[in-house]
Amino acid sequence: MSEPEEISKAYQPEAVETKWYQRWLDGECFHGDELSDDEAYSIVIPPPNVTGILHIGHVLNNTIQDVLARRARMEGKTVLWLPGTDHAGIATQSKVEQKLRKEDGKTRHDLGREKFLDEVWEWKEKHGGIIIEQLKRLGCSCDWGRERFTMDEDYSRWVASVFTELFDEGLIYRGKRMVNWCPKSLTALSDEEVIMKPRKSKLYYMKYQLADDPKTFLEIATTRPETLMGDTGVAVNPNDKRYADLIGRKVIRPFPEAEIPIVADDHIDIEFGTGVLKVTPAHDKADFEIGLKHGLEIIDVFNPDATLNENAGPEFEGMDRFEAREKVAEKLEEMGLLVRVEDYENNVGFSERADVPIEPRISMQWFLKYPCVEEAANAVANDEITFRPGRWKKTFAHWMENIQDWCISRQLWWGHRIPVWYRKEKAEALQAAESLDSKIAGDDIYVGVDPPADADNWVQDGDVLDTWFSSWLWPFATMTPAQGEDSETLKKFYPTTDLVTGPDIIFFWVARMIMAGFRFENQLPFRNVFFTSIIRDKGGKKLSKSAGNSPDPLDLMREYGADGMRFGLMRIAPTGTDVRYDEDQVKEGRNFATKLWNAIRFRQMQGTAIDADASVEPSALSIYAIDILARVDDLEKDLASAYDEYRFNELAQLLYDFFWNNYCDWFLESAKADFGDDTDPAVRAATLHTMDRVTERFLMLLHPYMPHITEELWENLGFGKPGEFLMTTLLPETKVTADIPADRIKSARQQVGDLYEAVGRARNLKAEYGLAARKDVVLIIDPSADWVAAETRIIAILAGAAEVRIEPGHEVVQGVPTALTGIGKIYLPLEGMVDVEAETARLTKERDKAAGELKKVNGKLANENFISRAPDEVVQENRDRQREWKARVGELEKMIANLAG
RNA sequence: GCGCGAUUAGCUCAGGGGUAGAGCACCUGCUUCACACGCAGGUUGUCGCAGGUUCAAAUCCUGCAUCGCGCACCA
Repeated sequence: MSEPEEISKAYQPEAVETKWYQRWLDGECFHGDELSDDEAYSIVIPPPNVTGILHIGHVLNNTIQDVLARRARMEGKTVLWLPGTDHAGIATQSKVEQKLRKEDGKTRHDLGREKFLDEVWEWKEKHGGIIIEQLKRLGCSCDWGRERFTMDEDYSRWVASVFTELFDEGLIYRGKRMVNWCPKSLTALSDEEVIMKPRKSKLYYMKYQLADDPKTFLEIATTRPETLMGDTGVAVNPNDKRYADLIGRKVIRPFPEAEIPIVADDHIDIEFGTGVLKVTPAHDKADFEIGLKHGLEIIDVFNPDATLNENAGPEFEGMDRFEAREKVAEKLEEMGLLVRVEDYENNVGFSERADVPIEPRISMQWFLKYPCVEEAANAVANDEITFRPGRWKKTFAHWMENIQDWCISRQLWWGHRIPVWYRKEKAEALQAAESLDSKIAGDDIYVGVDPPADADNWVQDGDVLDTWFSSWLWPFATMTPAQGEDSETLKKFYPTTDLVTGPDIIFFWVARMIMAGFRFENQLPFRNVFFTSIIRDKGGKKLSKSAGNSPDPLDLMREYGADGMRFGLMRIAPTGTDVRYDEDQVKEGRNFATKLWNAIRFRQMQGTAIDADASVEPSALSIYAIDILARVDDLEKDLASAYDEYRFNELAQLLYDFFWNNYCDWFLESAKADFGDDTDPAVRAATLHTMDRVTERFLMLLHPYMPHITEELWENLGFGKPGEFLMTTLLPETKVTADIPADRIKSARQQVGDLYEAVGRARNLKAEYGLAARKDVVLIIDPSADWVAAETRIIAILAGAAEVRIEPGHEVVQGVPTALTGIGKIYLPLEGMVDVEAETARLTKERDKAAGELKKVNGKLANENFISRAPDEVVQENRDRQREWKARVGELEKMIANLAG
């Protein structure tokens, strides 16, 4: 507080960033006012897992949302960015189970359901807020007063009432089906939670004896011999001539020994293996269907954890599936039934969370027939909901067209318990029943939001719902306390404006939210979906904690600041394709923050406090001032159109280019001419005023990208009134050049453009003669226009010259380097400037080197032409080189001549 | 197998029918009184390959290759 005026030399992002975040919170800047009359803008956050830790993907995703939210606020909209977390069934439960095992050596079954859930809640209270705090560190302007959790009481009621409604409608049913079973998490999974991975495995060829002809064997290929004990048939293609006479006969399954039928089914590929498929209806989706069709027996030989059960026979019981695979093969070999084993690569489905191969398994599960499929598909197809990039439309459409019923039950404890109760005395029978839906749910079944009144007489279904069965309600269930109820928030902010998420959850979440939106609120849930890029490391690998290639954003923020990280990532990231993360990008973001900081510091060092309301007569503005002001207007226009198309990287680039290149490198440098002691105070004032106008507008425009530093500078410079924030300041609708005549702008820009270009040429001339840093050179200009004469001071400063002489009609002197520019001819007399001898020696040496190269190439070409027969492209390459070296030699010779002259 | 992307400077990426771009890296100078997280200058590309359309193609079209992703899978 002792030095309120001057900005400190080193920018300290961390202190500044945490300070401002707290001030915004205290100022309630993030609150989305549902009673406001302003146009609404809303986003619901893709709720991170409550167990989650912030990673680079979150940073990108949430920075985009924050940029959108902050921009919308500054455009005068009333903004709601609604935050929250997801209970993330399997992920959270496994995390707590892991902790239990590690710390107490216990499993969840040791504690029992209730105690285990207490543990999870406790864990959630303790660690669940980490990612939220991290989002705050990033600067996210979420309305924290509205933070939601998918297992909040209100939210849970929503889930149960939606279940009840869909059950009553007949869309939810229970049935014994083939599902994806995770043998590690011991639960069913949806198709979306299974990831196919190519695996190196073996194809085992074995032979089954024909029951009625012991001398004949049928050869069968399989990748899964361990399921052999569950074989209840073999199948061939009905058109396969090789096996036509076998259909309807039987083969002998070697162990446990049994006769199983040979059936004919179209599904069999004649080309593959031997054209014979062993049918294991309990352990393969296709086999299950074949089994159903042909009335084959279903024998499950696995336990839930994919060890083998008693059906597999005593020698295999209790054995792991992969061990059993080898043991079965060995046994077949002993029996002389194994023909050969081939290496084979096939796709194996893995559990997304537990990362183990899933087992197709028949079990009793709850399923949902999706509601409003057509509305959802149409909304996206005809752009009522806009997908960006648009190509995701196709992916979405394809999934919608092939949509399958959703297995929504999970054999977990952490989650929304299925709101179904069975009458106690009949519970066992009802739970074992083959199927159950609203039509056959009699008085012995109760489905509802609240437990039945005489709860003691009822037993609740033991399963919980898939996490996504709660997430799909997120856009509206977060805005209103109960289904069917209205709320001011919902009225004001639903449907939401934008959704920002990764394309990897397009089916898990986006598609389902659209269907839920139509079904439960009769409206689409959002108007635009922006799919972010997937961030990879330099080697192209997906960033992940397990791969160890995922940097901790908190470390990055400590080192480079949240603003630096935000800017760096936004600058490269979201163009719709994958992006490779490189810490250098973040470094550049930090550098930009420092550049900004110092440019402002430079302004402050010129003294004269900023008067936010000051104005200057347009006639007092220099051409440089007009030029930079016009560029601010251009910038504003370009940004607006980039925002329209969600081109975030372009936005960052525009901001960066404008400030660093146009403002600092050119305008500020030229402005230095106005800060000498002898400068006319009015000129000086006009220049300072221009700097202030540009800075003021630029800070506003940059704010969504770098909220903290811009807010800090805004305050330091005194642009806002006390108690006001940059983040809640509205973007002015007027151009910064509003009161400057158009023709004046046009001519100023033309002049400045020519002048800057000429400066570049002058710098080139200097550099060519080794004068790069010398400031004592003299430039002579034979001007092409009258106005040039008045600008010599600035040309001298920009080009680094002691003197710029205007000499109309200057006589060309042999040997003086010249450049032809838009402001006239520029001469650089070398006399006395260059150590002629040394420079000549240097250039001569360089010329000789070039000449040597030229000679070499000449020789090569001669050789190629007359002696060897080099490929055309080599000859061409050498010709190109020849031309280049020739030009270089010529150039150097001219320079040497200039020195001599 | 089907679909979708990508392929541009050493690296990360923009661009897009008319002279090939940025930042980083690299080289040369600068302890220039805002900034070395900086300033000035410079080097660097058969724009994946092959055809086609065009006065003109890195850009549009077709095919191919490589990499990546999604969907479907043959046990």
